[in-house]
Amino acid sequence: MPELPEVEVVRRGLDHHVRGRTIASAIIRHPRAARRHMAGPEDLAAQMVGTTVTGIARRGKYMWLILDETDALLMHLGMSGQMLITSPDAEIAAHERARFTFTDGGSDLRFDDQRTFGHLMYDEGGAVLPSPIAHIAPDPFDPQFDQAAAVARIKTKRTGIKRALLDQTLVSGIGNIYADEALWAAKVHGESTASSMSKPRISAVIDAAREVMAAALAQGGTSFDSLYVDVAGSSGYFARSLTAYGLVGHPCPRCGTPIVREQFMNRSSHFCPVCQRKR
DNA sequence: AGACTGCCCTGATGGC
DNA sequence: TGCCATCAGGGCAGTC
Repeated sequence: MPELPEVEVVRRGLDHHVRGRTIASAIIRHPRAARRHMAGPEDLAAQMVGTTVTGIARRGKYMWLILDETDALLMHLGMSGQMLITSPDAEIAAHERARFTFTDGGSDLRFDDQRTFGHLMYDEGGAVLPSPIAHIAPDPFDPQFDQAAAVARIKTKRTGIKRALLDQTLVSGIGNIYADEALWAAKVHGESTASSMSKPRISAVIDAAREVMAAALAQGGTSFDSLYVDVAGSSGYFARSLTAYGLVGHPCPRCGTPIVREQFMNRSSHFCPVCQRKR
């Protein structure tokens, strides 16, 4: 379940292994991987060949290869997507969806994705900000992030604060794990109505999200299983630092009350029923 | 218009 | 052992 910290770990790995290299071939092995590229998988592949990766950027959970300083290969990992640096001799993996080779004959870049929620698309002229994600808000680590503006927008929402945190058009990068962790840290119930919260309190929730994601990034991200890994296939260590997410029945680290889980938006919310009261 | 639901997908897991 | 239901959930289309 890659969220901002996990995507940033991958972005850094790509920056290290792929920047400066020229693409020799692009193979899309599963049409679903290019489902949002309207011109089709063959077009996506054709556009890539011969371009040089001049940078790797990220906004929220999206990242993109900057090609020839002009265009973009936009990537979203979905739930189980992985960008892997592998040997050109490696066999086609069970869930391999795309593979890129380079003119230097060195390592390949592979996109594996078990659950196929991830996808790739090519955006001409999208180097600075690909047009398909123009509606995605800056994330809390973006120099363009305006926290006061984000707080003001969230405060207009007559919905639960957790739902607002997960709305990528308000603030991006936060998914179910870090939403639960941030709400726990800020002692806020996820179903508190955003519009009824004070601006300082909403701001404190965003601060908590930024802090927990920074801590996760420092640990290489959160891995529960082999579905989230860095470009070398290694897991992150933040799972052992989680305080609420996935810890039903475990004592709240603050007050000892068992963490509970409730259904929310066809998924789960984990929180301390004592520290995080609905207001 | 804003809030919310359903759908896409596969593999691990648990109950019977 | 095997079969079925459930769960994981990001983002967007569609509904109310």
